[in-house]
Amino acid sequence: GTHHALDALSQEGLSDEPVHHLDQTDAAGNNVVGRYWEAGGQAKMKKPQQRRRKKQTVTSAETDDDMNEGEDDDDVNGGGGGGGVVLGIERQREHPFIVTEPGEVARGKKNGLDYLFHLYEQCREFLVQVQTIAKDRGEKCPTKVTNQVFRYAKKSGASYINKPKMRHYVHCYALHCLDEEASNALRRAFKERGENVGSWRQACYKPLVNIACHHGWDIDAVFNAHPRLSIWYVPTKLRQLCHLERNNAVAAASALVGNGISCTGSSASGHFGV
Amino acid sequence: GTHHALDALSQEGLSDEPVHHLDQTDAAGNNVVGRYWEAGGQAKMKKPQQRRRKKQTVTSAETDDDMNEGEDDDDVNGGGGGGGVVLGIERQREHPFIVTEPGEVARGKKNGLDYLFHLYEQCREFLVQVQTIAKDRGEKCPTKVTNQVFRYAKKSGASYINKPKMRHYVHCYALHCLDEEASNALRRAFKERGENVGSWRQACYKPLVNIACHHGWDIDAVFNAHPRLSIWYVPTKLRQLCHLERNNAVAAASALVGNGISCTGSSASGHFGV
DNA sequence: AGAAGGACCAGTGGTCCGTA
DNA sequence: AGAAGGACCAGTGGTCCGTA
Repeated sequence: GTHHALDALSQEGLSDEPVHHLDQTDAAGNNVVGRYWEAGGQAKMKKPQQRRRKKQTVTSAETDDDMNEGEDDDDVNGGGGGGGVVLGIERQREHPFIVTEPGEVARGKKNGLDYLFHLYEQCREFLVQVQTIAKDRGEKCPTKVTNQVFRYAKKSGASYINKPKMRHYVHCYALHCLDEEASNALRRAFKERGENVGSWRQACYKPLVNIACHHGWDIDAVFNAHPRLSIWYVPTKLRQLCHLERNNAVAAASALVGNGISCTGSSASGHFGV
Repeated sequence: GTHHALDALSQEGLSDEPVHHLDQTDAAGNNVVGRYWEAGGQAKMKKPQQRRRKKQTVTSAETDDDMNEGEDDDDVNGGGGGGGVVLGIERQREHPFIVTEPGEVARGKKNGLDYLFHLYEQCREFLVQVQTIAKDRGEKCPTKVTNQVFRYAKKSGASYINKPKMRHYVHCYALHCLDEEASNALRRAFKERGENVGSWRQACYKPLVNIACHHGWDIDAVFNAHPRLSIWYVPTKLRQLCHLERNNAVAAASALVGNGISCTGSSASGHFGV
């Protein structure tokens, strides 16, 4: 059987065929060939992180269709029953994100925000593949990035994609899609101030609430109107913030009869613990 | 507290305010006022079926908002601790459906197909109510008849609506929506032949597969294009049948190069055990 | 036998919290 | 401390099968 792609380096990226290609692995399953995240088009050898794994996912009798078969992931490498190099070693976590400007490459053991947004594009490509397969088989066709898509991404070797991470930053990606200028400005401002990723992430909510205000507070409609964003579930907290702000706007409008509603979004942004 | 509507008679129907009104109940919780299913506009007193219940759902402290509170259904009638009339009696099942012509009232302990289709309209109204509440609260808004909608229907007193039943006949309702003439003709033919509901139900698949053929075999698109049908999930078996027929059509087309594909739907309708 | 529906089950959306 | 993600959980879609 052919060797299955275990996963791809987190630095892999913008080059041609950005997803679903199989990386070459050595006998121990280590990723020895990778495409590195590059901002300006020049490949730099950066952090080919030693990856440790709990389990080997190299299996025999691998089919070219990995949507419906059972779990092979518990198989141990057929070659060596208990090699210390293979067993008992965990897969390393992805490097944490840092706030980077558009086009900026993260230095050290970090990942930048262009890379974060690229993960969303990769998920979209995995969804398209799942949709193609589903249509071909006459099965239910997902319209969103579902558990099935995350599972497919993992089986395709993109082990660096996972649901909690993608859900965590959806609204940041939403701002990037809906108002790239505003998103870029926010990134530059927060980088300049030396803010961490968490506070940048929090700051992404407010401009989105303003956008929702300009669309009658219908954040679902805002998401659905954008082709790359419509495949993502609206995050609960963003939905709640829009609802709170709408209520504030309604209250303000009824207190000040005849006043236009402004969409300036200055009132209750901090009430919800964003 | 006000008494909660326990459920409505299955014969209740086409009159004004067809759903979500509270029926009056006597001390034992029996439905004593009902609206009866009427075909021609004249109310006939028909089968005010004695209903037996396992549990009383009459509760005190009932709110006017029954979407998120806990289950009150296990409460026993506060009045009498163990009245034999109330305890230990099951709710009677709905009368089975029989094949009726359009406009025909079912006789005896039976329900007709107009009534069946009316249940789908009621579900749509319950969905609309759930959507209104969700939007008002800024929560996720269902686009389909989900478990939440069935739960809401039950809490609103429509205990005769349940998921297995509605899912079972969805494709029959689909034919009624998409080609009422064909649906009516099928009903008349199967009634004339004295067929039971099960065989009528089976026969509803084929004309739907033909409709899908005329729309590029995209049964999801067919459902979604119809406003009353789009809120229902495409049944698995209908989806599978369309897929099989499409494959047959493709095979026939490649065997007979240059031949137009006909959508006559005569080939494999019996292969799948419909 | 034909049919209604309670109740179960595998896989979902959502995110917490033990981990590094 | 800030952050990544395995793993859990309540409620879902789907329908079987014990019931009448």
